[in-house]
Amino acid sequence: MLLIYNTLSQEKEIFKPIHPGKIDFYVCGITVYDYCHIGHARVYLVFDTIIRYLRYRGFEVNYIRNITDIDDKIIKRADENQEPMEILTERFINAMHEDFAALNIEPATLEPRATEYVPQMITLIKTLMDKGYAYVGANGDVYYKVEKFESYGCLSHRKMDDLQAGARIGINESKQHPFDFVLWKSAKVGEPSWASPWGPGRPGWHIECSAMSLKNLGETFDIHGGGPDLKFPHHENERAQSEAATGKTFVNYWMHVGYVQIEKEKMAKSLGNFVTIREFLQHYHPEVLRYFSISSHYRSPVDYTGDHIDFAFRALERLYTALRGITIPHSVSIPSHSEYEKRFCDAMNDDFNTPVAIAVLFDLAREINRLRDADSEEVYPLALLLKKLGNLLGILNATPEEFLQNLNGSEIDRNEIDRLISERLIAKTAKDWKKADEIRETLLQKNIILEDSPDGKTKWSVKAR
RNA sequence: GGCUGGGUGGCAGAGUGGUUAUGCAGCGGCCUGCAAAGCCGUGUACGUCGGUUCGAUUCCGUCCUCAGCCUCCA
Repeated sequence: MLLIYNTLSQEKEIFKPIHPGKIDFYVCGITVYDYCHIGHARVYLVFDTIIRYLRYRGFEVNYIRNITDIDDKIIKRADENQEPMEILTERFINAMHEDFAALNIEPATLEPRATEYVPQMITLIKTLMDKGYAYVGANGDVYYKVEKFESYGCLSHRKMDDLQAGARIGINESKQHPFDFVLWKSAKVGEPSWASPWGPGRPGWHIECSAMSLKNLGETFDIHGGGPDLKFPHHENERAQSEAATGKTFVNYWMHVGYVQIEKEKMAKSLGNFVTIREFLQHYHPEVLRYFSISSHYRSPVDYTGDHIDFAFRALERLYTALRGITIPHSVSIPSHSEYEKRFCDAMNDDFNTPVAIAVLFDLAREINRLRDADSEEVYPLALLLKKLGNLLGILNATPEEFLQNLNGSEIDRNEIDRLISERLIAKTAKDWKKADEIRETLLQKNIILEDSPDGKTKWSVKAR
C-alpha cells in the first residue's frame, strides 16, 4: 500500500493508478532563460527519487517533464543579449541537461517543448471559447473567465472572495475580472509569434502545460507535480483550463515540493539570491546536493547554508566509509527478505518518507561496521543491500574512493598527497613520529585527513569544509 | 487582511496517546606510536496557557512566534 499526500485533498491518500501497474506522471519543468539553481535541483531530485522508487515497486512510470521555451522572460533576456530566442533557449536547455546529468537525474520519458505544441494550445483555447470559458479582451489578448469555473481556488485552497481583487494585482482594463488570466497574447512588434484565429500572437504560460499533458497523457492522468510556487496560480489555472475543456477530472494526485530557502528567505531567480547547480558542483560531489534535498521530507522547506551542506557531506561520508575497503565476492547476492529493506519500503510507502529511509541506511552501515570489525563474511550481502537501497535514493553510486577523495575545489592534487604520504611512511618506519605528525598536520591544513590502517598502509580522504 | 505549513534535545531532522528514530557535535571506554575511522556506553527534547484522558510532545482550543503563498517564480 502506497500513501501519497494529495495537495488537493490535503490528506494522505491510498494511491490507485488509473491503469494498474502504470503511472502517468507530469512535472512542470524549467523556463529556460538562465542556469538552474539549487531550488530547481531539489524539485527534480525529489521527483527523480520518487520515480526511482515507483519503478522499483514495479510500476511503469511515464514521466513527462516539459520545457517552457516561450515566455516573457525569455523574450526579454534574448532581447537584452541581442540574440535570437532559439539560440538562448537551446543554450540553457543544453546547460540544464548537463546539470541534471551531473546530478544523476534520470531523463524524463518525454520532454515536450512548448513551442512544439502551439497548434494543440490553439485548439484548446478554441474549445474554451466555444464553451464560454474564454473571451477576447479589449487589447486583443484572449483571457480565461475564472468566475465561470466553479471550483477555481480548490487546489490552492483559497476562495475567490479571499483573493482580494486588485490588492496586489494591477488593474487591467482588458480583463472582465482581475483574476482572469491570459491564454493567448497578441504579438507585439519584434516578438516571436504564431498565427491564430485571434491574430498573430503567442500562448500564455498556463495553457502550455494543459496542452502538453492533454496531448501526451490524455484528459485524466495520475500524478501532477511541481515546485511549491506553481500551486498558485499555475496549477490552479491549468486545472481550470483542462477541466473546463474536457469536463473530466484533470489529475488524481497533486504533489508539491517544499522550498529551498537561503538565509531564511526563498531562493529565487527574481530575488537574485540563488546558487546555480554548476557553481555548487565546482565545490561538492553531486550526491551531497541530493542528500541535502532528500534528508528532510520532500514537502518541508529546507534552508541552504554551508553548515547544512556540511551535514549532508558528513552523513554521506559515514555511509561511504562503511563500504570502503569491502570487496564483495561475485558469489554473494543481495539478501531477499531483509528486515532492513522492509523498513526502508515501509518508510517510502508512507508518502516517500526519505529521512526515515535514510535512517535505515545508517542502521545498515552500523551493522556492516560491526561485522567487518568481527571479520564476518556476513558483511558482504549487507554491503550489497546498502548499495542497492542507497542507489534507490540516487546515492552511493560512486565508489567510496571517488566520493571520499573528491578533490573538486581543493588546492592540492593527488600526486602531492601521495608523495607526502610516502614521505610520512618512511618517517613512520624510522619511528620519527614528529616528522610523521608534521606531514599529517600539513595535509590537514589542506583539508586532507589521513588514516593509518593496521596493515601499515595509509588512506586519505577529504574532510568536510 | 485571507490561506498554507511549521515551532522537537547543542545543531539538523523523523515520529508517536504510554516503550521517546537517524546524522553531526559532546562526554567516557576499546583500538592506535599518537591520531583518524570504527565499535561499545552516555544526554530529565518536544513554543505558551488551558482542556479531554489513568496517562499528551502526540488529540482539542487559546495565545505567541517563524516561513511561504495571495504578482513572474521550481
